[in-house]
Amino acid sequence: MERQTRQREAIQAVIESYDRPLSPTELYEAAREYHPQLGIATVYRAIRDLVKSGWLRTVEIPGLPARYERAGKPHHHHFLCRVCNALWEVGGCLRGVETLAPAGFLTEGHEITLFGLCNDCYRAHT
Amino acid sequence: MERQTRQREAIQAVIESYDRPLSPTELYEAAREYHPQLGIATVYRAIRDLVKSGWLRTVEIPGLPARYERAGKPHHHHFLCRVCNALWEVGGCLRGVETLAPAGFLTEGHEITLFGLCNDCYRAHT
DNA sequence: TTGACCGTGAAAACGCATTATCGTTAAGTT
DNA sequence: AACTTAACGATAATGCGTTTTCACGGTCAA
Repeated sequence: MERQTRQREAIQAVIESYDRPLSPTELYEAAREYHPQLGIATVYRAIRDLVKSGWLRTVEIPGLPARYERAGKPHHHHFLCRVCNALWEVGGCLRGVETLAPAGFLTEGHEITLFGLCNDCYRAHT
Repeated sequence: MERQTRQREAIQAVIESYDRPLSPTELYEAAREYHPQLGIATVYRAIRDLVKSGWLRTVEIPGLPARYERAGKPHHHHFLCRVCNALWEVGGCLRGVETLAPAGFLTEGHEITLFGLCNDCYRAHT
Protein backbone atom coordinates (compact mmCIF):
# COMPACT_ATOMS: atom_id res chain seq x y z
CA MET A 1 0.00 0.00 0.00
CA GLU A 2 2.46 2.55 -1.16
CA ARG A 3 0.68 3.90 -4.18
CA GLN A 4 -2.64 5.68 -4.11
CA THR A 5 -4.77 4.07 -6.79
CA ARG A 6 -8.35 4.66 -7.86
CA GLN A 7 -9.18 1.16 -6.66
CA ARG A 8 -7.93 1.75 -3.14
CA GLU A 9 -9.53 5.16 -3.03
CA ALA A 10 -12.86 3.54 -3.89
CA ILE A 11 -12.38 0.83 -1.26
CA GLN A 12 -11.53 3.31 1.48
CA ALA A 13 -14.37 5.62 0.46
CA VAL A 14 -16.85 2.76 0.79
CA ILE A 15 -15.59 1.86 4.26
CA GLU A 16 -15.85 5.50 5.35
CA SER A 17 -19.37 5.85 4.00
CA TYR A 18 -20.83 2.84 5.80
CA ASP A 19 -21.63 2.81 9.50
CA ARG A 20 -21.42 -0.97 9.78
CA PRO A 21 -18.74 -3.60 9.09
CA LEU A 22 -18.63 -5.02 5.57
CA SER A 23 -17.59 -8.43 4.29
CA PRO A 24 -15.07 -8.64 1.43
CA THR A 25 -17.92 -9.37 -0.98
CA GLU A 26 -20.07 -6.51 0.29
CA LEU A 27 -17.08 -4.22 0.02
CA TYR A 28 -16.30 -5.49 -3.48
CA GLU A 29 -19.82 -4.88 -4.74
CA ALA A 30 -20.09 -1.46 -3.17
CA ALA A 31 -16.70 -0.34 -4.48
CA ARG A 32 -17.59 -1.45 -8.00
CA GLU A 33 -20.16 1.34 -8.05
CA TYR A 34 -17.19 3.68 -8.16
CA HIS A 35 -14.82 1.52 -10.15
CA PRO A 36 -16.70 -1.15 -12.13
CA GLN A 37 -13.75 -3.20 -13.39
CA LEU A 38 -12.44 -3.71 -9.83
CA GLY A 39 -11.33 -7.29 -9.12
CA ILE A 40 -12.02 -9.25 -5.95
CA ALA A 41 -8.32 -9.99 -5.47
CA THR A 42 -7.63 -6.28 -5.21
CA VAL A 43 -10.21 -6.01 -2.45
CA TYR A 44 -8.51 -8.78 -0.49
CA ARG A 45 -5.09 -7.20 -1.00
CA ALA A 46 -6.34 -3.80 0.14
CA ILE A 47 -8.02 -5.34 3.20
CA ARG A 48 -4.81 -7.15 4.11
CA ASP A 49 -2.72 -4.02 3.84
CA LEU A 50 -5.23 -1.74 5.57
CA VAL A 51 -5.58 -4.13 8.50
CA LYS A 52 -1.81 -4.39 8.74
CA SER A 53 -1.45 -0.62 8.77
CA GLY A 54 -4.08 -0.27 11.50
CA TRP A 55 -6.58 1.61 9.35
CA LEU A 56 -9.11 -1.26 9.28
CA ARG A 57 -10.32 -3.55 12.05
CA THR A 58 -11.47 -7.15 11.64
CA VAL A 59 -14.81 -8.21 13.08
CA GLU A 60 -15.36 -11.97 13.12
CA ILE A 61 -18.79 -13.57 13.17
CA PRO A 62 -19.52 -17.27 13.65
CA GLY A 63 -20.07 -19.17 10.43
CA LEU A 64 -19.71 -16.18 8.13
CA PRO A 65 -16.77 -14.48 6.43
CA ALA A 66 -15.13 -11.75 8.52
CA ARG A 67 -16.33 -8.17 8.28
CA TYR A 68 -14.19 -5.05 8.34
CA GLU A 69 -14.80 -1.64 9.88
CA ARG A 70 -12.81 1.56 10.30
CA ALA A 71 -10.39 1.15 13.20
CA GLY A 72 -10.40 3.51 16.15
CA LYS A 73 -14.13 3.59 16.83
CA PRO A 74 -15.16 3.67 20.49
CA HIS A 75 -15.95 0.34 22.17
CA HIS A 76 -19.15 -1.12 20.79
CA HIS A 77 -20.78 -4.39 19.77
CA HIS A 78 -22.83 -5.78 16.91
CA PHE A 79 -26.24 -7.02 15.85
CA LEU A 80 -26.47 -9.71 13.18
CA CYS A 81 -29.69 -9.80 11.15
CA ARG A 82 -30.60 -13.42 10.54
CA VAL A 83 -32.50 -12.49 7.36
CA CYS A 84 -30.17 -10.22 5.39
CA ASN A 85 -26.94 -11.22 7.24
CA ALA A 86 -25.97 -7.58 7.64
CA LEU A 87 -23.95 -6.81 10.73
CA TRP A 88 -24.99 -3.59 12.48
CA GLU A 89 -23.10 -1.58 14.99
CA VAL A 90 -24.69 -1.10 18.39
CA GLY A 91 -23.30 1.41 20.84
CA GLY A 92 -22.55 0.89 24.50
CA CYS A 93 -21.64 -2.12 26.58
CA LEU A 94 -22.66 -3.80 29.83
CA ARG A 95 -21.17 -3.59 33.30
CA GLY A 96 -19.37 -6.50 34.83
CA VAL A 97 -18.61 -8.52 31.74
CA GLU A 98 -15.31 -9.71 33.17
CA THR A 99 -16.99 -10.96 36.34
CA LEU A 100 -18.47 -13.82 34.33
CA ALA A 101 -15.08 -15.52 33.91
CA PRO A 102 -14.25 -18.39 36.26
CA ALA A 103 -11.63 -17.85 38.94
CA GLY A 104 -8.10 -18.28 37.66
CA PHE A 105 -8.95 -17.27 34.09
CA LEU A 106 -7.43 -14.15 32.56
CA THR A 107 -9.96 -12.17 30.54
CA GLU A 108 -8.38 -10.09 27.80
CA GLY A 109 -11.49 -9.07 25.89
CA HIS A 110 -15.07 -9.90 25.11
CA GLU A 111 -17.60 -9.88 22.33
CA ILE A 112 -21.34 -9.41 22.63
CA THR A 113 -23.42 -10.21 19.56
CA LEU A 114 -27.17 -9.80 19.34
CA PHE A 115 -29.22 -11.82 16.85
CA GLY A 116 -32.59 -11.11 15.32
CA LEU A 117 -34.16 -8.93 12.70
CA CYS A 118 -32.87 -5.52 11.72
CA ASN A 119 -35.31 -2.67 11.29
CA ASP A 120 -35.68 -3.16 7.54
CA CYS A 121 -36.27 -6.90 7.68
CA TYR A 122 -38.60 -6.65 10.67
CA ARG A 123 -40.89 -4.27 8.80
CA ALA A 124 -40.71 -6.29 5.60
CA HIS A 125 -41.46 -9.50 7.48
CA THR A 126 -44.74 -8.48 9.13
CA MET B 1 -30.01 -42.41 14.11
CA GLU B 2 -32.25 -45.39 14.48
CA ARG B 3 -29.81 -48.05 15.54
CA GLN B 4 -27.73 -48.06 18.69
CA THR B 5 -24.13 -48.68 17.68
CA ARG B 6 -20.89 -48.74 19.66
CA GLN B 7 -19.72 -45.71 17.70
CA ARG B 8 -22.69 -43.57 18.65
CA GLU B 9 -22.55 -44.80 22.22
CA ALA B 10 -18.93 -43.67 22.39
CA ILE B 11 -19.78 -40.29 20.87
CA GLN B 12 -22.64 -39.66 23.28
CA ALA B 13 -20.58 -40.84 26.26
CA VAL B 14 -17.85 -38.32 25.38
CA ILE B 15 -20.34 -35.47 25.16
CA GLU B 16 -21.83 -36.42 28.52
CA SER B 17 -18.43 -36.65 30.20
CA TYR B 18 -17.23 -33.18 29.16
CA ASP B 19 -18.45 -29.98 30.75
CA ARG B 20 -17.55 -27.85 27.74
CA PRO B 21 -18.51 -27.80 24.05
CA LEU B 22 -16.37 -29.90 21.71
CA SER B 23 -15.45 -29.43 18.08
CA PRO B 24 -15.95 -32.35 15.66
CA THR B 25 -12.23 -33.06 15.77
CA GLU B 26 -12.05 -32.92 19.57
CA LEU B 27 -15.05 -35.22 19.73
CA TYR B 28 -13.49 -37.55 17.18
CA GLU B 29 -10.23 -37.86 19.08
CA ALA B 30 -11.90 -38.32 22.45
CA ALA B 31 -14.32 -40.95 21.14
CA ARG B 32 -11.47 -42.92 19.58
CA GLU B 33 -10.27 -43.67 23.09
CA TYR B 34 -13.36 -45.84 23.37
CA HIS B 35 -13.56 -47.00 19.77
CA PRO B 36 -10.19 -46.62 17.99
CA GLN B 37 -11.26 -47.41 14.44
CA LEU B 38 -13.96 -44.72 14.54
CA GLY B 39 -14.07 -42.58 11.38
CA ILE B 40 -14.48 -38.82 11.19
CA ALA B 41 -17.45 -39.15 8.84
CA THR B 42 -19.31 -41.10 11.50
CA VAL B 43 -18.75 -38.29 13.95
CA TYR B 44 -20.19 -35.76 11.53
CA ARG B 45 -23.17 -38.02 10.82
CA ALA B 46 -23.84 -38.52 14.53
CA ILE B 47 -23.56 -34.78 15.19
CA ARG B 48 -26.00 -34.06 12.38
CA ASP B 49 -28.53 -36.55 13.68
CA LEU B 50 -28.14 -35.63 17.35
CA VAL B 51 -28.59 -31.93 16.61
CA LYS B 52 -31.66 -32.72 14.52
CA SER B 53 -33.17 -34.79 17.33
CA GLY B 54 -32.56 -32.02 19.87
CA TRP B 55 -30.04 -33.97 21.94
CA LEU B 56 -27.08 -31.77 20.98
CA ARG B 57 -26.78 -28.00 20.68
CA THR B 58 -24.52 -26.10 18.30
CA VAL B 59 -22.22 -23.40 19.68
CA GLU B 60 -20.62 -21.23 17.01
CA ILE B 61 -17.41 -19.29 17.55
CA PRO B 62 -15.92 -16.73 15.16
CA GLY B 63 -13.26 -18.11 12.88
CA LEU B 64 -13.29 -21.63 14.30
CA PRO B 65 -15.28 -24.76 13.55
CA ALA B 66 -18.52 -25.06 15.53
CA ARG B 67 -18.58 -26.79 18.91
CA TYR B 68 -21.31 -29.01 20.30
CA GLU B 69 -22.69 -29.40 23.81
CA ARG B 70 -25.52 -31.33 25.44
CA ALA B 71 -28.80 -29.53 24.82
CA GLY B 72 -31.02 -28.40 27.66
CA LYS B 73 -28.42 -26.75 29.86
CA PRO B 74 -29.47 -23.55 31.61
CA HIS B 75 -28.64 -20.26 29.91
CA HIS B 76 -24.90 -19.62 29.95
CA HIS B 77 -22.03 -18.26 27.88
CA HIS B 78 -18.49 -19.19 26.93
CA PHE B 79 -14.84 -18.36 27.38
CA LEU B 80 -12.42 -19.05 24.52
CA CYS B 81 -8.80 -19.65 25.47
CA ARG B 82 -6.60 -18.02 22.84
CA VAL B 83 -3.77 -20.44 23.60
CA CYS B 84 -5.34 -23.90 23.58
CA ASN B 85 -8.54 -22.89 21.70
CA ALA B 86 -10.68 -24.75 24.22
CA LEU B 87 -14.13 -23.27 24.75
CA TRP B 88 -15.21 -23.22 28.40
CA GLU B 89 -18.65 -22.82 29.82
CA VAL B 90 -19.26 -19.83 32.07
CA GLY B 91 -22.43 -19.57 34.12
CA GLY B 92 -24.72 -16.59 34.41
CA CYS B 93 -25.54 -13.67 32.19
CA LEU B 94 -25.84 -9.91 32.34
CA ARG B 95 -28.86 -7.69 32.79
CA GLY B 96 -30.16 -5.56 30.00
CA VAL B 97 -28.55 -7.27 27.04
CA GLU B 98 -31.57 -6.58 24.83
CA THR B 99 -31.47 -2.89 25.64
CA LEU B 100 -28.35 -2.57 23.48
CA ALA B 101 -30.28 -3.13 20.27
CA PRO B 102 -31.28 -0.07 18.24
CA ALA B 103 -34.93 0.96 18.17
CA GLY B 104 -36.97 -0.98 15.64
CA PHE B 105 -34.75 -4.05 15.78
CA LEU B 106 -36.15 -7.37 17.03
CA THR B 107 -33.70 -9.17 19.29
CA GLU B 108 -34.19 -12.92 19.32
CA GLY B 109 -31.05 -13.98 21.15
CA HIS B 110 -27.55 -13.01 22.10
CA GLU B 111 -24.10 -14.44 22.59
CA ILE B 112 -21.43 -13.27 24.98
CA THR B 113 -17.94 -14.65 24.48
CA LEU B 114 -14.97 -13.85 26.68
CA PHE B 115 -11.43 -14.19 25.35
CA GLY B 116 -8.19 -14.73 27.19
CA LEU B 117 -6.28 -17.47 28.95
CA CYS B 118 -7.92 -20.38 30.70
CA ASN B 119 -6.67 -21.43 34.11
CA ASP B 120 -4.32 -24.09 32.76
CA CYS B 121 -2.71 -21.89 30.11
CA TYR B 122 -2.46 -18.90 32.44
CA ARG B 123 -0.45 -20.91 34.97
CA ALA B 124 1.69 -22.52 32.26
CA HIS B 125 2.38 -19.13 30.70
CA THR B 126 3.82 -17.36 33.73
C1' DT C 1 -30.78 -67.88 12.77
C1' DT C 2 -31.60 -65.37 9.00
C1' DG C 3 -32.14 -61.56 6.11
C1' DA C 4 -33.06 -56.74 5.17
C1' DC C 5 -30.96 -52.67 5.41
C1' DC C 6 -28.89 -49.06 8.39
C1' DG C 7 -24.51 -47.51 9.84
C1' DT C 8 -19.62 -47.57 9.19
C1' DG C 9 -14.79 -46.38 7.45
C1' DA C 10 -11.63 -44.77 3.96
C1' DA C 11 -11.07 -41.80 0.70
C1' DA C 12 -12.68 -38.82 -2.82
C1' DA C 13 -15.37 -34.88 -3.64
C1' DC C 14 -17.34 -30.63 -2.45
C1' DG C 15 -18.04 -25.64 -1.13
C1' DC C 16 -16.33 -21.54 -0.36
C1' DA C 17 -13.41 -18.03 1.29
C1' DT C 18 -8.93 -16.59 0.49
C1' DT C 19 -4.29 -16.42 -1.78
C1' DA C 20 -0.92 -16.93 -5.53
C1' DT C 21 0.32 -16.46 -10.39
C1' DC C 22 1.41 -13.80 -14.23
C1' DG C 23 0.95 -10.76 -18.00
C1' DT C 24 -0.73 -5.96 -18.18
C1' DT C 25 -1.72 -1.18 -16.49
C1' DA C 26 -0.74 2.96 -14.46
C1' DA C 27 1.34 5.77 -10.30
C1' DG C 28 4.94 8.50 -9.17
C1' DT C 29 9.84 9.85 -9.99
C1' DT C 30 13.45 11.85 -12.76
C1' DA D 1 8.12 12.04 -21.81
C1' DA D 2 10.42 8.09 -20.31
C1' DC D 3 11.13 4.77 -16.89
C1' DT D 4 10.60 1.84 -12.86
C1' DT D 5 7.92 -1.07 -10.51
C1' DA D 6 3.85 -1.38 -7.40
C1' DA D 7 -0.71 -2.57 -8.12
C1' DC D 8 -4.22 -4.53 -10.92
C1' DG D 9 -7.53 -8.17 -12.99
C1' DA D 10 -8.62 -12.72 -14.40
C1' DT D 11 -8.31 -16.99 -12.98
C1' DA D 12 -6.06 -21.01 -11.18
C1' DA D 13 -4.67 -22.87 -6.95
C1' DT D 14 -4.94 -23.53 -2.06
C1' DG D 15 -6.67 -24.80 2.52
C1' DC D 16 -9.75 -26.78 5.35
C1' DG D 17 -13.97 -28.11 7.29
C1' DT D 18 -17.63 -30.90 5.93
C1' DT D 19 -20.35 -34.15 2.95
C1' DT D 20 -20.81 -37.88 -0.27
C1' DT D 21 -19.67 -42.32 -2.21
C1' DC D 22 -19.60 -47.14 -2.00
C1' DA D 23 -18.38 -51.66 -0.57
C1' DC D 24 -18.55 -53.99 3.78
C1' DG D 25 -20.13 -55.26 8.42
C1' DG D 26 -23.35 -55.13 12.38
C1' DT D 27 -28.06 -54.48 14.22
C1' DC D 28 -32.36 -56.12 15.15
C1' DA D 29 -37.07 -57.65 13.72
C1' DA D 30 -39.17 -61.73 12.22
